[in-house]
Amino acid sequence: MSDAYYLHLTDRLREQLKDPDAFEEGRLPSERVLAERFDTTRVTLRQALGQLEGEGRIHRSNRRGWFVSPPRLDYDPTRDSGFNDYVTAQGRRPRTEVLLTDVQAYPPAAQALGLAAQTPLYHIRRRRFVDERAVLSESMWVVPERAPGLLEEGQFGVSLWAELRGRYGLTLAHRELRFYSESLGEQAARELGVAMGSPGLTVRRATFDEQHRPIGYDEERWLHNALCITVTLKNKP
Amino acid sequence: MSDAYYLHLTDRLREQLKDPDAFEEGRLPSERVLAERFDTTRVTLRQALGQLEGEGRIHRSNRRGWFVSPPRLDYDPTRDSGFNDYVTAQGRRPRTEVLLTDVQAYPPAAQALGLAAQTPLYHIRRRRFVDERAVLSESMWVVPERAPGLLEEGQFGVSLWAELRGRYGLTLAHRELRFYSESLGEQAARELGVAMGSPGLTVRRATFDEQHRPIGYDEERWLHNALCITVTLKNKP
DNA sequence: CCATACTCTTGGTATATACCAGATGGCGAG
DNA sequence: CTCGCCATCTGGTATATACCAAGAGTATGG
Repeated sequence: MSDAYYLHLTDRLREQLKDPDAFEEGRLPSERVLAERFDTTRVTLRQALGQLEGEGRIHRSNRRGWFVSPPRLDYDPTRDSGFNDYVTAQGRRPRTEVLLTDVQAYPPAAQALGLAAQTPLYHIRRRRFVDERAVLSESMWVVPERAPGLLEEGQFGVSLWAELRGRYGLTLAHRELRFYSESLGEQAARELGVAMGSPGLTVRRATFDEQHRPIGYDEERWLHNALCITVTLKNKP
Repeated sequence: MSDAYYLHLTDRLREQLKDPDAFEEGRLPSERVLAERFDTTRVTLRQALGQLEGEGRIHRSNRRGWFVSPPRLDYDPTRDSGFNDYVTAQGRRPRTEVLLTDVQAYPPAAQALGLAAQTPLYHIRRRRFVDERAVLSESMWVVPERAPGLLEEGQFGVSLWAELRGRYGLTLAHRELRFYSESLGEQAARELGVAMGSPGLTVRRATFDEQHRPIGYDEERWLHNALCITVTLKNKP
């Protein structure tokens, strides 16, 4: 069982990966070079690389090459401290791009919020980076009545939640979170610069105020090995 | 980008998967048969199957074949309702096997609980099934002082948490959860009857009582497409 | 009747090879 | 100097083929 040749390759590569200086700029040699070095085929070598990718040790950027993966980001989706805050707190460098803002109906969001399927919602799509690596593609839908004129401001680089709290005085009292492992679809893969079908992690979150009125809903697609979800709880019966 | 042939295969297979009666007993034809039917190679066909696996639509049982995957199980790791309870509540059939019980030191557990690395702990390893499909392999470590004689009983098929609460009067007041996506290692893969490297989801949980004394720690390895983690929160500042 | 051995089927691993498509960086024209 | 083209890198997709190893069921021997 453990005698497959590609597992020997993963072992040897894993060994090399422990040495932080083994690869310049965290970049692995090309598949062709590695295959020759290990005296095997690209097909087999890719099997080994795929294994290490699954273990979260390396990742690839579409048609650019393989890279050693940095430590996972700790992320607590139950807090609404902004992305920038917790990335910075972990000594990493955050960056956010707004890809799109518009008004649209999105039935899954409406359903999660208990609204009619065709309710128009403010929609903001963003891409987030950690140390200049794109790790997260997210879409957020906000109920217009809760934050009128939200899209006019155009300052979403910082925390949207802070915006909702500060400018609109909203209290994010109630949250429903779901997360599951799913490979990245075409859009998310493109936005994150990875191959379609790469392993991903999806977080969906519906938020309500203290009167249980819906505030917003968002879907996050993460590179699977970029994060570790952390939740700390007290006194939950 | 979307013109790869294997993506056509996934589309056609996805189509067929929507029909619940397309495959007898939820089992797909063999790779060789499918490859011939779609006039392609097993290699390419496997690429398509791998894509659908990543999407959570199908899964494989080691050297037995491919099967269409049932809906994900909803799982709230913040509650300690037993596995049997919530599986049953969702109209599925649970089963649990105890693989091993012993006393051992496990440094990661000790660290998560704030104990010395070599502290001996009660250790219980179990395998859990939903509708006779093995979906979860878990190890649980319990601080002996909290539950003296726990291992002597040997009735772990039901809820271990209920046991801790009922027989030992423990209150599970404080929890630290971490989960992340990671392919299955050799042991978990073997226990779940899947190929090593199959996509998985890991849940780690450390539990404390109301005086913040450590109670136990567990590691769960799930088949990645068997579950959807759900958390509902109120009034978290 | 049961246990064991065998056989057939399944996915798992591997070689060898070819071409495609996006990313990159250098070169040359303006 | 700048812009745009192009050669050359990268991984991504695909064909054809072979053999291995474990699961499952069947035949066979006690």
